[in-house]
Amino acid sequence: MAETAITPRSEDFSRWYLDVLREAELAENSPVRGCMVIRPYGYALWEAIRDVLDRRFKETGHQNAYFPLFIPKSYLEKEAEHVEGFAKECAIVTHSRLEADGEGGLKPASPLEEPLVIRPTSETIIGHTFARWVNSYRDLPLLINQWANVVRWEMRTRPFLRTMEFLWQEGHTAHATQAEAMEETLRMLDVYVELARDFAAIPVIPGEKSANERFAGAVNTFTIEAMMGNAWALQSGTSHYLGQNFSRAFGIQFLDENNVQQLVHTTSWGVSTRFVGALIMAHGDDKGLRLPPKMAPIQVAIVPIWRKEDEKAAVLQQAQAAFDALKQAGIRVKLDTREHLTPGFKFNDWEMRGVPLRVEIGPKDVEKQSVVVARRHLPGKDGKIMGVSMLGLVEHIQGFLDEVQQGLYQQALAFREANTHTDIPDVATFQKVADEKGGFLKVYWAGSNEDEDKIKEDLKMTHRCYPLGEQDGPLGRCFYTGKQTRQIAIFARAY
RNA sequence: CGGCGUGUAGCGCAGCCUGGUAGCGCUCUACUUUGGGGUAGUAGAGGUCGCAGGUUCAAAUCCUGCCACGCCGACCA
Repeated sequence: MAETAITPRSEDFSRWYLDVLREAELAENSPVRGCMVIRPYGYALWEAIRDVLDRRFKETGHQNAYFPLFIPKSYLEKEAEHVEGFAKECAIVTHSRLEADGEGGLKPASPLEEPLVIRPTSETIIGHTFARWVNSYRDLPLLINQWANVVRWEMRTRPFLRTMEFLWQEGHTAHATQAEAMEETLRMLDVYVELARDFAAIPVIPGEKSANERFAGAVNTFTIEAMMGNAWALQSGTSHYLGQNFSRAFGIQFLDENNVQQLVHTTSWGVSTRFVGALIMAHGDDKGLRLPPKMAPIQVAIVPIWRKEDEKAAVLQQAQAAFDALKQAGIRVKLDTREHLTPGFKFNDWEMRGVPLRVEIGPKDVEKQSVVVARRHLPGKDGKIMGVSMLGLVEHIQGFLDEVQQGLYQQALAFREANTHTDIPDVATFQKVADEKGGFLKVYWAGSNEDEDKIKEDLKMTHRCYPLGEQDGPLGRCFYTGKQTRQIAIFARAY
């Protein structure tokens, strides 16, 4: 086994992550602290996420629109909790011009009358717009999504997981009733569950956030929580029921069937480029990325192998035939004809890039009119299948792609199950499990916000969510307060 | 904003203590070789040593100031 440029996960997960980003050419740092350059291969992952979501948004009746990057400072001040939540991390534009400073440099000139905040999220400017768009109950529901970048001035950043500028979609909807708005909130959460489970092969736990972790200005915040390869949690998408907080602040009113003025109920929901980080950390191994076929920019890499010139022609001919057939069938396939690299190098190269299937074609395969297929979700030789016939190659490959898709999901699920701990009667056990095992700690919980803070401070474990559909079980004893409760919460270390 | 570090080739670093011709690995270019699990060789390319000032015959090296970045703490999709 040759040297690898990737730090083993067990040695230092954080370095492993950064190594993968570099080696697989996903992203790199930029001259601006906390901002990253998303390279084509990394951007392709975002595009895959975007395509899945955009299609589902439209299927569920939403329309895309675009709102300004700049938000008047006064807008942000209209919803009290919202201000408090975001004020500390806003970038502000105060000037409109640069002029020579007399020392060869430039200095800001002509101050703005009202400073403009670069959107950290768009509830306010969209609230303002919705107030103009909504007059009658016939205008509802109003179902809008925006694909955009936002800026949050974060103290500590990590590529994809937390950057100062990030790409995301933010859905914003307005409804006549609380019930409809809540239904929408949960419907979109479910779209996120589907994205994770059915496309990204990441099992997630949909749940409600505790009051502490709630979005600034929301009545309820729902989340999908995924487990990464180091057993930490990653909040991978959120959906908020905003009640009438923003409609009150921005005057989003309508006349109902009975000619009575009513405030709308709004929702907002988002998935960001953080999800790319989830894709990397949920599946990756010591050889690099492992991408689920449905999200992989390249699903099949064909590596031709030859020794002598006369072998080369025959090998390339068969490789080309395989390429044509797969491409014809709509499979994202790459024929690796790079001359100066050895097959071994290429094997490792495509594995690092997480390509689900590798097809090897050498002289022996030409002779047998077959190929060798290597499946990325199984390590080394275990993943290899010899003698896959060229006849019906497309069907075979499609079958293998399904297998990798399912395999990655099952592995991620098994990993999560193995790292979820439920038998935690008291604080001592909680502490012991947190220290020695980590992962998800599923407990009865009746603690206060302050109790939550204390746990975060002492044990680095945060309240991830109250899993949906598990809150109506039998009574149990809260491990922290000792109170009887039906509430079940998950605690974990999180990004 | 507090604590600790680091700035030398695209990237990663040595050299600094003890001042004296700017080095190593990777990368990159050309050619050759190799090819079923990260081939090897030859020849090349690439640097205002973060910036400014000072000491000195002489500064990457010593001194002063500044700037930038990284890690750790309070915030977070």
